[in-house]
Amino acid sequence: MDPAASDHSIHSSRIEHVLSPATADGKRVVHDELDFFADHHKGCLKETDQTLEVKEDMAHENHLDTGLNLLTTYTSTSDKSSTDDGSTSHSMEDHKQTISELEVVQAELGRMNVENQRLRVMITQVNNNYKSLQVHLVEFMQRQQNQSVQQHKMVINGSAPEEKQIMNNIVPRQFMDMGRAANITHHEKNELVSHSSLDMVRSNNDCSLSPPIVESMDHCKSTVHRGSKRTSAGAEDSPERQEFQAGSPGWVPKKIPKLNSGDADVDHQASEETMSMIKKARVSVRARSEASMISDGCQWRKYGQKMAKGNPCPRAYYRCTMGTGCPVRKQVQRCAEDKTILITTYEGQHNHPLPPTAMAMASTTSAAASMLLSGSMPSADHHPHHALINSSSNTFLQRTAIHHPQLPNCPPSFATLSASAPFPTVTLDLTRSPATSSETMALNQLPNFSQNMPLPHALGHALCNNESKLSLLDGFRGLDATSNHSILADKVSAATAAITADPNFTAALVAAITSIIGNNVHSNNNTNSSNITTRNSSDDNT
DNA sequence: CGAGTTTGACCAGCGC
DNA sequence: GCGCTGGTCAAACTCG
Repeated sequence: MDPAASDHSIHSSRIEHVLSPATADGKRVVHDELDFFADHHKGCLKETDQTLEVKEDMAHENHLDTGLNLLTTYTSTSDKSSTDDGSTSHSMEDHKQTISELEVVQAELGRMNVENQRLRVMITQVNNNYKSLQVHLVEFMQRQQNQSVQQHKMVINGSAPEEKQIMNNIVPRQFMDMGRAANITHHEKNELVSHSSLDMVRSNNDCSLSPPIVESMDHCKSTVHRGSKRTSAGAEDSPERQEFQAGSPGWVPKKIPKLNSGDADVDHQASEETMSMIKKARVSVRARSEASMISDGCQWRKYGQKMAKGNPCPRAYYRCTMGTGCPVRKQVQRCAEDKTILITTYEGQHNHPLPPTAMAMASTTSAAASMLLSGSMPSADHHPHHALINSSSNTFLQRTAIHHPQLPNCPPSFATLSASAPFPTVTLDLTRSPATSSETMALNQLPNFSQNMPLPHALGHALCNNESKLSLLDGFRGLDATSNHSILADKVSAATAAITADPNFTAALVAAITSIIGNNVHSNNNTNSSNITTRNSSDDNT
């Protein structure tokens, strides 16, 4: 909220109060045309009623100068007319009545001035809170970035070999010496796991320094290998792809430059790797919808459709067409088990301004990706083949609930982890339990977060769980975010508290995206006319 | 006519 | 090496 604007509005309301036209019987009526904080206002009026009376009496005695010339003029003419009538007693009564009215208005004016000041203080306070929140967020992002740099330096410089092993275990896979990872012995792996377990215990409150990725080393190797292979064969790639690869903040999914371990420019490469991981990170949204796509405010162009294994419904591929060369893509597919569930997977970051409707989803998904890649989620299960691991005793969500007492209704199975996904994926499941009011908070506060933040900077460290998949189960189907306007102020404070109390603001994030989906999922979209369930491709026959 | 969709073909990774 | 699969391309097609 713009303090200046609101201040102006308040002044306007005050003007409206004072300049309200007089009624036929000469009494002024105070209108509530622009009534900020109506309830409070009423309470304030009640409180000050008695004070008003006292002030009126005092005004009678002291004949305070109100400065309201208009009224004085009006009084004069009134007096004049009375005099013309020749009725002195009437004139005196009118005069007294006028003075009394004047004093009432004056008292009211004074009271409104007081209230006006109080409102100003409130606005200043809100403004300060907002700025403070911004500072907290910036600090959080910078802290994560610093951690990333420190960890990376430790890996490069290396102190004790043992520490090196630990760091190899902790740092994101893009920083790893793949040769070493490939040659690691089983014994070393076990050692690493135990070390990292200790580390997890030590940094229990700092999830960003989290869990081991030994189990995903094979994936790492294959992933990098895949990337290098793609690079070698990338000469015939389309210009669009090359553009993305050349440094636009978008799509480089298949072409990851081969790592040169020990080179002087390893920092640069590591950051590039980090970037590529950001681009690889996916945010999957499960929502019930009859529509072919959920409406997220963006414009999409379908560029392909394939039958995916194990699912009778084809998977559609879309790319964002709102900006030229926008790297963001998404896949839309119906759930095999429940075809009323639409699974939308987003990938990449927009490289263009977004309309407010798209901003919410885009920044929420990118924030979710950031959260995932920042390693803020512990690996609940190290088994590499768990597709969906329901939270056990120490899940992300449970700890989130601990760290976010203002989110008491986070279900225990809120977060699950998987190590089987080819890319780090956050899954937001919006198909289950109904929402609670606390989950609707932060809707309008969070989305701009990552939009204004250099997301990649948050991702440089502790990508320990890069093969993991966080499934945020127990979504909030049926959520009606619009029914909560009355608690907007509470939302603001709750969102502020949620973020400032703990950098790991995922629960609030989920609340935000849930609200967005709740608003949009049933409204369908008007930007795409394809229907993957009714159209029949040749793939369907295979 | 331009923007968007369809669809067969192609490419690369991966497992056997 | 081969087949399967996921992802993408691009010509043909559709639609407003």
